[in-house]
Amino acid sequence: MPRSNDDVARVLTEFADLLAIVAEDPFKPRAYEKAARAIGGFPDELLDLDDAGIRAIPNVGKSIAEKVRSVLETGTFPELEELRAQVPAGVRAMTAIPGFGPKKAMVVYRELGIDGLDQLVAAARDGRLRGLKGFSAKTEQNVLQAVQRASRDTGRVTIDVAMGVAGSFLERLRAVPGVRRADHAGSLRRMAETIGDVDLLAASETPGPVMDAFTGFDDVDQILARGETKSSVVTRSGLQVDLRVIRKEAWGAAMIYFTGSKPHNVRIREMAVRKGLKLNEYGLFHAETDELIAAETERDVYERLGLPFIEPTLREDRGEIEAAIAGELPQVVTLKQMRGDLHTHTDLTDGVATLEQMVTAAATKRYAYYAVTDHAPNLAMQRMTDEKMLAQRTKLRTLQDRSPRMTLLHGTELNIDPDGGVDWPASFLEGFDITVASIHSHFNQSREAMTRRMIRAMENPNVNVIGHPTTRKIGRRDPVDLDLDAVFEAAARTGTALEIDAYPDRLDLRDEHVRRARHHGVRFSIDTDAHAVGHLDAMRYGIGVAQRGWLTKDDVIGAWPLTKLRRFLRKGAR
DNA sequence: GCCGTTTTCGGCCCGACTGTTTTCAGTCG
Repeated sequence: MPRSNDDVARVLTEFADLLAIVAEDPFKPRAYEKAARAIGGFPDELLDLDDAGIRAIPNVGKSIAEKVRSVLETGTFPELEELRAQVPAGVRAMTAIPGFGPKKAMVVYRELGIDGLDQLVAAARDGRLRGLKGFSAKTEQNVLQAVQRASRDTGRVTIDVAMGVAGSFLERLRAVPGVRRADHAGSLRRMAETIGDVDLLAASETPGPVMDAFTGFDDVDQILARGETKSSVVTRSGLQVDLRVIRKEAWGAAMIYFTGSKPHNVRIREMAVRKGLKLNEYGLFHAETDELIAAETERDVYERLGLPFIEPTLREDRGEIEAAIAGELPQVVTLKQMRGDLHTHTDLTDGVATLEQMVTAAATKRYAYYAVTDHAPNLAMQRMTDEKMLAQRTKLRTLQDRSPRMTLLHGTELNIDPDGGVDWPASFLEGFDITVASIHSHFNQSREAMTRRMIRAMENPNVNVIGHPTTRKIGRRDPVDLDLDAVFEAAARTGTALEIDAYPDRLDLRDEHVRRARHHGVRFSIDTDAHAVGHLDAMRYGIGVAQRGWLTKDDVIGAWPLTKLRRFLRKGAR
């Protein structure tokens, strides 16, 4: 269900890539890249904009606006077709190999007629690349290794896996003599939903021994680069880990640099240049005198650039710079502000911990309230019955008497059937404190049927939260086809919260959808969907998604006081 | 190709690492 923005961004990116391959002028492809990113991240649907509206998108000028219009109407534009005829798709595909950029791709194509990965691998194997200018036997070896590595692993991992690897490396790095400080940065710190490589930063006056230790850890399989201040390795599990070592005095500037995102860094460096300053990983300097202005903390650097501190989760160049300048950055919701988890399971259905164990574990989170929401009977394999559900409720009320500090809510996770109906009649549903309704079957309905199904479920006065709204599983199952804007509008209208399922392979809704839904006035429920005690810790990943979607605590029902939450759960009824 | 407190031309983020064309281009983040 891509928006036209995404289609246009993809086409412009392809054009930028092709330009970079044939390019004389390196700035032209960059202009198209920037425009593509601005369009992809633009909140409004392109098809709804007139020509002036398209021109108003940052980095879109007259020429690109005309091409955008052409893409919207025909799917392409003449200049793109010309380049496609000139540069085979396989040549662009070769630039996906690490270390193999547009220039090298063009050389092998022009000199040897190679226009695809398979041919490139064959040529490298036969030793036919080494005669070319800038190519050697070493280059051939790198190509073969890179292609082999790309085929062996899927490339990206879920955030919990990356967080685990980062934690294990950091623990060992902090134990290396001379390391004053070490932490993770990069997309992991920005809480991106999947992670391609783990970026680590360490502060030390003696980088040599730190690099020796890092490249020598026993789970390091391959050393991609080994420098005085920067090294890259691949772990045995196939994940790339980069380490940068800097002096403690430059911690803040280095943290900004290494956290990214790259587009965010480019923007603030441009701001620095306009102020007669220079920003790099060592600090903020006067451009002419090289006098140091700020470096020690991120806050110092941002302040001296005339900006408030910007949360890592917002640093994507999706409007946060403009908002910061205007003093309109959101106070994003934090883990500490969460008062409860509203979607969890026990061993009454498919959880692996008992009701008592889950409640006891939740209490250590210092939540004000906690909902147990086991599966409803229509998910037949869970063998739920009215009697079992009512017995659980009785047991929960007993547990409540023993733990007065945390209010226990009795709920259920309903199944949205193909027509939008749910388990149980209204009379039974009214007995629950909260209900989450989710799609667990019939994933392949048409967009129209799926959208109608979802909206009908939200119009049910006894449905409070839509669980994992798109049902995607990262790397395993695509999202269902929905008219999301229609769903968001209906959620806001009916007073139904949309879930941010914090479980790391779901993260559903995802960040950009959250941000769009917020424009419609939707409320959100950040839940762990925990099926075991340890899963309750996944709340942090849901918070990451919420922050990346620019949510404040007012947007998140689980951050509200209990009385306000209860009012919301009545869905407008008295 | 875009943009403007250097505003219609002349810039465009910045530095580390690799390989190799021993002074720098290509690539990456």
